[in-house]
Amino acid sequence: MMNADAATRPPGRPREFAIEDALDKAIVVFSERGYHAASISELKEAMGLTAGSLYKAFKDKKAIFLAAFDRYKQVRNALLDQEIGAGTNGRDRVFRMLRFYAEASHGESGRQGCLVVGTAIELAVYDAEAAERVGRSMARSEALFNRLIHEGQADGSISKRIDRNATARLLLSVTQGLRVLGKTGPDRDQAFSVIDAAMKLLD
Amino acid sequence: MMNADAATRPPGRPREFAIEDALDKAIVVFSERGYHAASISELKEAMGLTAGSLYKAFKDKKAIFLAAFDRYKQVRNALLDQEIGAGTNGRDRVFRMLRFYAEASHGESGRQGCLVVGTAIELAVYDAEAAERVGRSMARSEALFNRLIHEGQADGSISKRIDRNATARLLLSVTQGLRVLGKTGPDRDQAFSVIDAAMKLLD
DNA sequence: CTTATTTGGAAACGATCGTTCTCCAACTGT
DNA sequence: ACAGTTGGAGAACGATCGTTTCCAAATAAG
Repeated sequence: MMNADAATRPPGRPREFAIEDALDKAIVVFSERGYHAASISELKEAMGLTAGSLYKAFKDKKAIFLAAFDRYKQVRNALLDQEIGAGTNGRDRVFRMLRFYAEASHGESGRQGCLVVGTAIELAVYDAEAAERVGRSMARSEALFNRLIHEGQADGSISKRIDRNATARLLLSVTQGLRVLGKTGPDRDQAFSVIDAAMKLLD
Repeated sequence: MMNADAATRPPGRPREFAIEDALDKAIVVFSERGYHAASISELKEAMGLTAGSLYKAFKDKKAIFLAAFDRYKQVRNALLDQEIGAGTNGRDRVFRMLRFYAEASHGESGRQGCLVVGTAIELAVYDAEAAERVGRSMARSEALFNRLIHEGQADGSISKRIDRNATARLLLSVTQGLRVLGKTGPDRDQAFSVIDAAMKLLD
């Protein structure tokens, strides 16, 4: 007889760990160490898995990395969208997006680093799949800035005279640059003074 | 009798290659591939040396990297200082500095990448010597922006109302961010539209 | 029950890593 | 000419890399 559960369990021994929990640990290792310096041994230990289990869940090291990247993007995008959703107008939403990056770029999370930036630097030039993911991530962020500026210009909170496309790209540069600086150390106040100054671009 | 040359040659067989030429090749490999992905085999081939010669000139792989980093900084700093020196006032010198980074961040040199950014992302968190070099490089650039803004405020080309410290850090973020974006591809026009928009920060 | 299928765990694989060693050639000062 | 010193070339080193294999355990289906 068929399994009555809503989701029928597949045959064979069930997996003893949640893939997403394991990927969350992998994200930390890949972010801090980078792709090449993160060895399978480190990943095994951080994810609490043995080599056998790892290679049954993922084809190879790159597959682990890409899955971690995709989960990172999914989680971060959800948090960012939620933060932006609380904004009251276009200018406020731009500020919240900048603040979101400034928050991530200092202290512990700043030192841990951004998987997108790390992938762009370390992998994108030689790996097409990585490059495509980085490109899509950057394009999404730029388009988001662009849309928020547009909304601000419509609701009167952002000057209609500014070049929307150039400013969106500029704000994207600022956020990616903050992620680089965050690796070696500006403190919270410095990161926030940067985005305060950047808000001038909307006048 | 003593050697009559101005610079007395040291004893032993003379080196058949110029260290600086070899480092220039190493810079390309380390910039494109990153520290960990750049193998000694690749470095050997690019630098035109055998393992023996490499390890007689440098203590280990990290020493090669740090020497390449130092030469990279020396060359880039000289070019940047020359470019800035041609500026007519503070605002023009800031623009030239931004243009210098925009120029490096697109096309072939953009794909090759910046050794400072790469080192910040890949090495700085775990290696104190690398972190110190990155920190000093960032501090120099920030101080330079700061000084140029100050000069502009003195000669009337930059508004006295702007926050010099915050704006200098912001411009530094923009340049480092451009280097990240340059890995995956904005073209020349896009890179320059970013710095044109950034000049608004000086009004 | 048996059979098929999948996972967990650990040992083991070949390949490549960074590094060292060895031998000889090229140069110095005496 | 000779001893001393360093560089060039390439073989070889142990360590670690990413990956595979093997076997016991766990589950579904017949």
